[in-house]
Amino acid sequence: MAISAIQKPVRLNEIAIETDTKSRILDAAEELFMEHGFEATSLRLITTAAAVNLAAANYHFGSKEELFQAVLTRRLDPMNQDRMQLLTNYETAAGNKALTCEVIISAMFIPALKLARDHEQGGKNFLRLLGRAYADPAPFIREFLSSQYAEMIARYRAAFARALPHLPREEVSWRLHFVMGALSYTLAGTDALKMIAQFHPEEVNNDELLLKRLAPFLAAGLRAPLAQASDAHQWFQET
Amino acid sequence: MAISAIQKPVRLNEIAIETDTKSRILDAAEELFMEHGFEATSLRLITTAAAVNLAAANYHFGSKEELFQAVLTRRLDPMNQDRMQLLTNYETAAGNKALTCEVIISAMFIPALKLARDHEQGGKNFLRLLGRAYADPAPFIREFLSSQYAEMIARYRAAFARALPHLPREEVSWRLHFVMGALSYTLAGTDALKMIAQFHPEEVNNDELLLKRLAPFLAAGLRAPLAQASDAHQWFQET
DNA sequence: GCTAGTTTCAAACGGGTGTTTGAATAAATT
DNA sequence: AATTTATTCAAACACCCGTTTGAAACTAGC
Repeated sequence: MAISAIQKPVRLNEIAIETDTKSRILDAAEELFMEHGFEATSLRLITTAAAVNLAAANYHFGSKEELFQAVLTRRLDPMNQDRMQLLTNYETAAGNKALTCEVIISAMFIPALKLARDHEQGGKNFLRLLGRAYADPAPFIREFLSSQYAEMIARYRAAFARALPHLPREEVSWRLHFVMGALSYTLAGTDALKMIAQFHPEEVNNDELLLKRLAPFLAAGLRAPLAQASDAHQWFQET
Repeated sequence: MAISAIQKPVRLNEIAIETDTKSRILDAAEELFMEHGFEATSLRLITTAAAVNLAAANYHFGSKEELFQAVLTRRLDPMNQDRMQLLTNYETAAGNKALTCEVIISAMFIPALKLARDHEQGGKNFLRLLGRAYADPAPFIREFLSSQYAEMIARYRAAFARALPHLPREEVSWRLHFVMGALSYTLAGTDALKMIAQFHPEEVNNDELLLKRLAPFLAAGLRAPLAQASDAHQWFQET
């Protein structure tokens, strides 16, 4: 085990620091993929950081692409399950009354916050990784994500459609798309972190602060009156 | 010139199809970087598509990173100049009255639309490239972009602050951040293209359609009332 | 027509990539 | 205790990467 001589020291905060090889690889991959992106992160970098043999990555996950998907699935799948469960809870609690946009947005954001807080280190990394994956051009990533999101998005689109009955379904789809965009962009970006650091240096790593500002912004956007054809000139009257 | 035997056929729409080596490289790089991202696009791929020698890329641009920056600068710099000029025009036309959010957003979006329409092919590619670059983890890209955007963002933050005098400056900064996020995410994503294709198959490649829906959404978000501390529970009362 | 400067070219350089292999070791089962 | 199964390991494989080189082909300027 020559490589392990230059092994990066593992975190010592908790009692159980020695996990199995598979988890070690997943943890290291999560952090490195988040930091450098998929293409720029090599398996050698990952396995060295995880202090395991290079071949272990292919042995346990098959390929680099499958490893990336495993990293995403591990947390994304439970999070989206939570989102759908929470929405169901709210809907049954409300009986046959439509939910407000605020409540629906809460159902989207709370599981993300839970993730960011539960696994103190990994969770926050994961949200940034997720936001970046959503903007990655690699086809296998885009296809994987949209298949993972499909069911949840459909449920939320239906909920927003009920909350905004005056809007055409097409407009609801667009606005949900904008909501997802602002959310993933905000979670992925380093700019948001810089802004928190600038205004509230003591509250870095506080995603709650971030989402509490984003949520009202998005709710107002969702409730915007439908632009009339006659309003078009007011936006882009010239080129 | 052995490589040029397998040269990809150049576009034949216009009279002038033979441009100089430098432009050929820039055009090919723009398209390929947009399609695969920075890391996944090799210089060999670019120079082959441009039907030039591999060494020409390093000869004319120095390095792959500098080539990428040149691709961005070529269109981003004029676009941001346009944005600032347009904002100035609106402001002088309005005298000492504050501009509305709608007008400010127009000043942001119109130069992007102009870009998408002017260079029929390249312009549209560039907007997607730009949106993706903004989410790229590579430090040199992030630093380059934030330096390119710094002046323009400052101008728009000031404009929005005047339009929304009741909001604290910090809140204005956040909301401008959300606006940039939704904009770049929407321009970068393939999902938006799919949605246009789904609802208006005849209007694919129509960015105007896209931005006309995004703009009212963002304007409403910008004008959202400031969330009070007492409202906090309504968003994230549980975890 | 010759020279000086610019641009193109094929080839190579050193190094990093994902993946595979087959032996060695550890764990589990009989 | 013996045997099967699962895992780890060092080494190699075949390939692609960004960059450099030095000669060849051009293009002005005089």
